[in-house]
Order: sequence, then structure tokens, then C-alpha cells
Amino acid sequence: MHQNKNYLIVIVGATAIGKTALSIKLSKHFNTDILSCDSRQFYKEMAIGTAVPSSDELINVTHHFIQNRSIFDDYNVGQFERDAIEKLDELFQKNNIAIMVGGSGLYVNAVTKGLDYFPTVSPEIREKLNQELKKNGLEPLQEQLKELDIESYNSIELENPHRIIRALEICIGTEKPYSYYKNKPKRERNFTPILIGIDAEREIIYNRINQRVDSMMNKGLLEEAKKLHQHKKLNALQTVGYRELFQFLDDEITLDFAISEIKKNTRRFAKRQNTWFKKDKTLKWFDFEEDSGKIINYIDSIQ
RNA sequence: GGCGUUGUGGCCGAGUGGCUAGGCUGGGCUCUGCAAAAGCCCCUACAGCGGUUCGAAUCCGCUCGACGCCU
Repeated sequence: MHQNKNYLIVIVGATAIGKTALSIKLSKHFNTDILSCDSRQFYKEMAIGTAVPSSDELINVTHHFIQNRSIFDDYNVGQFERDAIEKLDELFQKNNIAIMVGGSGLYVNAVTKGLDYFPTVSPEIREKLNQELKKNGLEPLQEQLKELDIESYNSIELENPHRIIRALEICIGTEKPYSYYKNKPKRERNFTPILIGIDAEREIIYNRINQRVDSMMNKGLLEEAKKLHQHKKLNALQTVGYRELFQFLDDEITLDFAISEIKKNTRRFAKRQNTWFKKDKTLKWFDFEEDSGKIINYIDSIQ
């Protein structure tokens, strides 16, 4: 082991695959903290529906970025990148190894690879663009992007309003094209990521998801959703498990249907997660039932 | 046994002589500050066999299956 080198073990995989349990084993073995990299586990109001580690697990191992935010806060990948890097700098003072676990691909990349720097722009710009979208549809926005940033116009998926609006808000807010900021050299990381993916056959993942949704309901997900119902417009609550229950609470669908929709949408989410992680060729995959000893051996072997 | 109704892709479901309805499930994919979000692509079926026709999922006949009623 090189004494002067830091390593970040990153555990990724589809939801409900068993990342939490593995990360706790690893954290005990390497005697280090865990950073969560899950874009919904930040929110303290959403404990049941995001399958946050149990209180036992949280007592045993120090976790960061779990339930440290409120759904009323504005939070995003950029801020997470800064917070996570800051935390890692602190952790690497004492230990040359840290663990990050999570299923949010973009957030993982932000920490391991870094995002380009974009100036913050006023949220009103986005609001305005969203209103325009609602009123006149996507086409005028596409045209506007063509004017302001032809490079992005040619590379962004033009049917995707989120992407168009993000590019536009940067163009408008900074008076420079969105593409101007992209693909700049990024700040060097002072650690080496070790990426570990956990996978299982589709059917096994799906069964685990179905079971976990049932167990969330038993733990009181509906009550949690009821408390949050009045805030359903908040971004943090645009989340599988809550949305569907809000629809039930609004009398749009039955509870049974809501539950089956939660399962379905979680399955689709899991599929997308795997699509994302499969792209990373530096990632080493392990079966979800693999003995953690083997994974530890793998980690030791590349340090 | 007779009579009637019916048979559309994994499921639901429209169509009715000639431009691959649509939805759901499922699968593949995209991804730089809303990411558990947002978006894109794919799965071309008409029970079987024969006939009519330039052309049939659509009309006719038979066979098979389903359902219903009657005896």
C-alpha cells in the first residue's frame, strides 16, 4: 500500500441490490466512514421511501450526506460535489481510504471525475423558461438555443426540455454559451477511485424491489407521504414512492394501483441505473451474493 | 347434439377490403447543477387451412379453440 496515496472505494448498483449492507462490512474492515451518494437520501423528511440505512447501521458506522438536508433546501449535484470533496479532504487527513455508496450515477461522476465549472445563475431564469415551455412548447426554446449556442443545439437531445432549459439558463444568465464552459480541464482529485458495481439477474433485482416496496409500506411509507403531501410540488418529492402515493392521496388512483406503480417505476429506475453504470469500463462488477472477503481482496489488490 | 356469439402481438384494445391505430408490460439507450429527474429508440399482430379478389386481419367455406343459450 502506498502510504501517500488516497483511495475512494465507490460502491454502485441498482436500488435494493444490497449496497448498504456491503458498504457497512467494508467500512468496518477498513475502519473508515461512509459517504452516501444518493440524491434522495439527503432529505431528512424522506426516510422510509429512500431506504436510508437503519438506525443501528447509522450508529455503528459514521455516515455522511444522509438526511443532512431538508426538502425545502435547494440542493443539486454541483453543491454535492463541493461538499463531498470537502468532506473527503477532511477524511483523508486521518485515513487514506474512504467509502462512497450510492445509486445516483451523475452524483458519483461528479465526485470521481468532477463537473465543469458553471457560474450560478438566478433561479428566476429557469422559472421563466419553464413558463415559456408550458405556454409555447419546446420549439421556441430549441430555436433560442440555436441562436445562442449552436454547439449545444447540435449536441443536446432536442426533445429533452430539461437539457434545453439548462443550456439556455446558462447562456442567458452568463451571456456566454453553455458549451463554452464544458469540457474544461477539471480540478485534479487527490484520490484514486476504486469502482465496484453490484449486480444480479434482472429477475432477482425485481423481486428484491417488489419486496422492499412492500416492506416500506409496512414501515409506514403512506404516513410519511401524507405528511409531505402538501409539499408535493417540491423537487425533492418528484420521487418514486412518493409521487404515486400523492396520486392516491389526491384520489386519482387506488392504493393498490399506487403500490404496483411504485414497484414498476422502481424497476424502471433500476434498469436505468444499470445502463448508466455499465458504461464505466473501470468499474469491477460483483454478484450481489459475492462474499465481501473477495471484494476486499480485490480492493487490496489494486492499492 | 343443435343454434348463436366470438377468436387481433406478452397483456389490454381499436379497426373493417388497399396509407405498419393506440396503450400497458418488457427490452435497449442518452445523460455535466431538477438526475429516484427528463428524454429517445425497439418488440409490425390479426387462430389454422382453403377460396373469392389485382389486393383480405377485414368477404365466403371448412377445421380448431373460447363463451353463451337450447335440447
